[in-house]
This record gives sequence, structure tokens and C-alpha cells, in this order.
Amino acid sequence: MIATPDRTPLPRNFFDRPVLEVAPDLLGRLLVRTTPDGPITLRLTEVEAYDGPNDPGSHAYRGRTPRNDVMFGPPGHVYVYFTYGMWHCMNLVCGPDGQASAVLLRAGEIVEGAELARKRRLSARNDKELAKGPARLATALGVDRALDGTDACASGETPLYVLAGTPVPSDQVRNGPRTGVAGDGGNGDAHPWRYWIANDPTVSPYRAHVPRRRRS
DNA sequence: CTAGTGATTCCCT
DNA sequence: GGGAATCACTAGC
Repeated sequence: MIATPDRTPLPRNFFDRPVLEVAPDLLGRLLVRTTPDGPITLRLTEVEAYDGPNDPGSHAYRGRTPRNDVMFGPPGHVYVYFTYGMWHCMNLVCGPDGQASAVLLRAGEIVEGAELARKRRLSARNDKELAKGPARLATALGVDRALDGTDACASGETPLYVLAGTPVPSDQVRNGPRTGVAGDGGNGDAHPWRYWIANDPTVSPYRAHVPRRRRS
């Protein structure tokens, strides 16, 4: 018997914890994007942790800038960045005000509003691909820098918020190295930054980081 | 399935 | 100036 997902918002103190504690706890939670045409709801299936000042792979590693400013603010807010000239990716800020850690939302399953997500993701061959990858996830939900700094703990009062949903039992959580991150030191290092739901078809495939060659 | 590469623009050095 | 927390597409196995 499947429990009905909990539609109460996650409280701010949920995010005011160490990022490696928050990240696996976000799996199975519901992200709601309200749009003029109706809500799009996504169940989180894959996330990745960035540990602020201690983490060479984090955007916050080299200090506060206009781009990463929201990461240094209070927990429970959305940090959106623009990358590769074309894409946006979204994070949820964790830890106390000033700490600058965050969880990148890498993939999810669209559980409501799939017809709206499909219009934004015309290249998706099936619904499993709608949010399979961090930029795809942001595209499917219509998230860009205009939503940078949104409070995700204020249900109904913001265009983007997180509900308790159904947390995933720890025996269904898998973890491993981050994907595609420069300065992550290759392999043997540190923490299991990336977390996903075992055998979930919406989880993005692993890709090792490849340094780009210069254009001729 | 895997591996390689072009697209395209912002931001920090 | 040049790298970037990616994607879509192609070729080849």
C-alpha cells in the first residue's frame, strides 16, 4: 500500500542542516512550479550536494559574487545559475545563513502537469526524459534566473516551493561521485556527493568530466 | 549502447 | 580571454 504524498511544505529548518544530510532526504519530495496554465509537480529522484567554502567544485568556493549571492543567504531559497550559454540549473540552499552550501536538483519524475512540461521539452522522446538531467529539469519547469532567490518554503505564495511528499527509505537510496564537475579531484576523494533512487528510470546517466579542448 | 563535438553567452580572472 | 554543476546530435560498434 502506497502512502499518499504529504502536501504540506517542508519547513525552513529542514534545509538548515548539513548539506550531506539534506541531500538524500530530498529524494521523493515534491517540487511544485505554479504557472498561469496550472501547476507542474516533480518528484525528486536525483540530487547532488555542493558544500560551499570547503568544496572546490562549488560555485561558492571562490567567494561571494553577484552570480552566487543567493547561495550565501538563508536556507530554503532557490539558487538558479545559467551555464554553457544556453541552460539553467536549480539548487536549494542549505545550512545556516552565510554557509553557501546547496543541493543541485539533477533529475525527477513529472507527476502532475506533464502536458505543460512537454511543451517546454519538445526534444524529449518520452516522459521519462522530461526532467532527466539538471538543465532538462529546469527547462521542463520553466525555471530561469528570474526565479533566483525564490523562497521555496512558502507554499502557494511563490512560483516554486517544496512539499514533504514521500521520503525514500534509506535502503532505496544510492550514492556516488559527482558528474561532470571540474575540480572534483577525479575519484577517490571525499564524500558521496550524488544521491539517487535505486533503479529509477528518470535518473540521468553518469558522465565523467571531460575538459574541453580549445576551439581552433 | 558508448564516445566525440558544436552550440552559445555569461561571468570571473 | 576562456572556462562552464549541459544537451542534442552523430558515428560507429
